[in-house]
Amino acid sequence: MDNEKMDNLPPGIALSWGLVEPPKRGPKREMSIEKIVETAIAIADQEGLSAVSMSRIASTLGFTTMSLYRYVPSKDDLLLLMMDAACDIDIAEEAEQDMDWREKMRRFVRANINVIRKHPWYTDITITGVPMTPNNMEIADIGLRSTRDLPLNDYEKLSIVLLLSSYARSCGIIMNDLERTLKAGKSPGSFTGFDYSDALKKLVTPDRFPDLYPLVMSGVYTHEAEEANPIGDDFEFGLERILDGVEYYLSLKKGKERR
Amino acid sequence: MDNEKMDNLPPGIALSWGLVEPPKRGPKREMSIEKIVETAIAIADQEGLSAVSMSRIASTLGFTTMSLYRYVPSKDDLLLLMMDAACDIDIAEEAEQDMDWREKMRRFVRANINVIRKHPWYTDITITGVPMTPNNMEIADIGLRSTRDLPLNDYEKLSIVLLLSSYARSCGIIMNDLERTLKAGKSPGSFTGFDYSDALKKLVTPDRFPDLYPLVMSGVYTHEAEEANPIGDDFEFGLERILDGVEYYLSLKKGKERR
DNA sequence: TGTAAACAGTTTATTGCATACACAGTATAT
DNA sequence: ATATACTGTGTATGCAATAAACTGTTTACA
Repeated sequence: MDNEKMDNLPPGIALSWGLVEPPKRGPKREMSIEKIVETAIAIADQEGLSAVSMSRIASTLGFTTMSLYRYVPSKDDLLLLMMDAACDIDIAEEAEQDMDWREKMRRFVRANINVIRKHPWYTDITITGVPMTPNNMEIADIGLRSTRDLPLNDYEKLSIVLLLSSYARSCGIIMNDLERTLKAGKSPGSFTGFDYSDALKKLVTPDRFPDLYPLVMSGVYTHEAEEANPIGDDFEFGLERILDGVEYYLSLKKGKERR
Repeated sequence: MDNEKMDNLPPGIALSWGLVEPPKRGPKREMSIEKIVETAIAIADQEGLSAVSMSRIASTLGFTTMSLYRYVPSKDDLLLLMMDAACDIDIAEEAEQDMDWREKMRRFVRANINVIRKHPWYTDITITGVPMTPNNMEIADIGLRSTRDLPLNDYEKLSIVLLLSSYARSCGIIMNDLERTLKAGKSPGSFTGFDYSDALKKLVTPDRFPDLYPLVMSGVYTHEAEEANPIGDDFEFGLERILDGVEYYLSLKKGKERR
């Protein structure tokens, strides 16, 4: 392989592609990057990203903090590896034979949300660039697959995948925030504001908030009516609007072609 | 005012609405919450959220770290106040008289993005619930205003505002990440992946990444062609798709009404 | 007017974090 | 055989949030 081209990859990216060769000399390694990442993910899944510290990972594995730095150059690189490992979804392509593109896109968004929901810490990590780790790029590949048969150019396809990913991310963030609230022993109403709706109804005045006022008063804003699924429905609705938007765009293109 | 209802508001929320009365007895205060928030925002604007520490704020103001805790119960509450202060946009309602709803929504999304771009740290703060601070709710009000004349119920309106806000947030996050990369002295290509496109072209194989492969090879994935505005165009495109989706939904509703 | 309570800002201490660096021991290439 | 490159460890640095005890100040009320 042409190593000159690979060498200037950022350390975390190179690591994620398995391009960093394990040392030949010296004592045998007692740990592995995989185990470290796995442990870090387990901690993050259970106690959140803030519980993931180098010392916590190390002591869980039965080693000292500094030993981890023999495997991973920095904590940021470790976080990148965690993200990539969390992205390891696979959506069987075969099952998509009979699906229309809308259903494929729904599946893609759902899979994205699943990653985020399964690993609530996922969106706590700041993105530092376009996805360049393998599993992350596989997700992009799956997203693009949903546009395969559509009469769109590459820019349009990428934009749509970006749109769907962004949407999934937003959904996931809010869903996780809600779950976090619940896990902290608080009521769902402390998240939706329902618990404070009496106060809000006093604070939100029609003169300052003319358009919000009716929604606060009717309880729609704080989701008073939907105890069971306070936010899920909003997202189904939003996704369908996005898909409608894509459909509309396709129909416009078709119209232009015919002329 | 009915203080019993207000008392159980979370401390940060109560603070943001100005419901926490300044103490009557004791020495006069030398600082103010406003000054503290202002200082924190100034630091965050210039050096990022990670530069904002209680000691940094305090020393900038010429006080000791702990003095801040006389004003703000915790750093988290301070972050909430920072967010709310950053939300202080105002979009003149008068100018909207002749606008169609699409333009109003574009304006709303742009204003949201502006907040995020003006204060890049904004999206680094984890949301812990539905917006309940005054300026934040004013943004919701402005968003809803764009739907005022549309034949939609409250749930639909709220969902659409949520969709637009989510989209703006996603755009803002990516724009900020790019800017952060540039400010760190790195090339735009290190963000878009263009700097590593040679490596990516070796790593992204057509068998593993059938749909992504052509985009990587053509350079669309790493935005090779667009040096000046590598991500802005994607977002204009995505927004128009969302608006198309809303328009499509409105036309469906109209169709149903006529029957 | 005097005094106790409620406050202001400070000092000190605790705990936890990432990570730089020097170390002793170990496997390997030559 | 021996230099080299590595292993995991121990120690130290500097920064973070914030708890607790402190001194001095203002106000409410007797």
